[in-house]
Amino acid sequence: MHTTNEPSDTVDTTEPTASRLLKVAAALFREKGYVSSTTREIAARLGVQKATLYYYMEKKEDLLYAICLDSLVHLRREVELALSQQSTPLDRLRTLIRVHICTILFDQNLHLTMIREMRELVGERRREVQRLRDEYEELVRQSIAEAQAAGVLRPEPRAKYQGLALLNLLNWTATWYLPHGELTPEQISELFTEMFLEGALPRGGVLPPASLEKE
Amino acid sequence: MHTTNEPSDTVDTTEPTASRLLKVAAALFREKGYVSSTTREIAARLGVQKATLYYYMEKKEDLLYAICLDSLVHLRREVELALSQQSTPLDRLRTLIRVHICTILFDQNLHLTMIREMRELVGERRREVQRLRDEYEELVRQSIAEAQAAGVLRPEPRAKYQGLALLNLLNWTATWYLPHGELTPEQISELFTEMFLEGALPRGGVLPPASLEKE
DNA sequence: GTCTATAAAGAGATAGAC
DNA sequence: GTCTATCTCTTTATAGAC
Repeated sequence: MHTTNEPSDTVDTTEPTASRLLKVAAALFREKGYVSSTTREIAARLGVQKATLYYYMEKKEDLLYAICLDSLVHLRREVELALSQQSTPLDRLRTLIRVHICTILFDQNLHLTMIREMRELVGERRREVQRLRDEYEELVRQSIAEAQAAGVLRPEPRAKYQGLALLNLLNWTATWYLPHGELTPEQISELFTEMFLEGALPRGGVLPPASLEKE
Repeated sequence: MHTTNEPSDTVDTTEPTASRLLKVAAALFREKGYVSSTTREIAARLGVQKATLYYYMEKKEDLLYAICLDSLVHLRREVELALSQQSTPLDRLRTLIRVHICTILFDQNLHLTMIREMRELVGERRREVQRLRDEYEELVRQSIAEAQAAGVLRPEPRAKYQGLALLNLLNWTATWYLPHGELTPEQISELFTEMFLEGALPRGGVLPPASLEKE
């Protein structure tokens, strides 16, 4: 599922400037936000002078645009590849949740920056990134709709609305995940798959007598 | 549940500057982000000169701080008041979801600004706002834990982890809700209550024959 | 309470040498 | 590819009159 790249929180300082630039920018944008991150600080982390950046980009916004594209293209590619290897609608949905979570958490700086900062893009770039995101969300809704059509998910709420719930579950995770916290991305995937599919009520749906409830 | 204030997307221009300031700031911060919003533009929307703002505040960050406090204090007050009027753990959990969603969507500018921009606060203010948020999230986990203890929610995943799922569901909603869209806050509450409690699998948990699945 | 005017700092971006 | 030096613009915030 992943390439051989190292995790997103480390940067090999022997790499050439070009290939380090986006990772350094994504890390900084994630820490301080796009607008508060200065070209001075990006240059400092790269160990070059400010002016050197402009050999690799025309303007600061180029970095954000490249990060957003990278994030969405990569996410879509990973998920579609994984889905193509699953045959049943329910396995496809489980796979979508797992690969989505693992992908955004593996490259957390990239995906969190895309989600939080894409609105700082202007004009056509903003629209293009928004369209890529809309298309990905449509893929999520389709996966739900297929499972409903196969009868393995409840027909109500409709796919569009179950999709809202699932996307809430998936998107917010990037904001609180800590790489060395108590849950691994795999465990978070299992947690959300279980909660999304089965809900929080006891299995069987039969409630115990009210007298057992706390006062 | 709500005060008699008007919805968050309108501002009465006959109100005095002091009481309009936070609403105008929250609306602008929500549209453009805190850092990209200038004191010039806040002043312009209020119909005063830039320097006049400094009669009401010491610095721009005061506005963000006040917005974050307002958001979290108000949310907690609304939810705790509503919870105190419910007697069973399951009703309390349903009420928490409904009142949380309706409160953050009624004052969407305030709550979305808090969620997105609180990290721009520095030092003690940042820590205080983070603490208020942590305390509120603890209230959510406690509500889940009580329902588990009463046997009306599954004991696994533990309250802490079911809480992650529920908070994901609740928090992300403020980022996509449109005041005049196809779902009202009440309908969104019902949707998420149903999805959180019952999940997406068919009721009864019996899957149909695999032959019915789409090819 | 609100204004005009301005200070002081920091931002993104460019010119041109090496 | 990277540097030094600088330009130009915008920002937050303040001084002091009315």
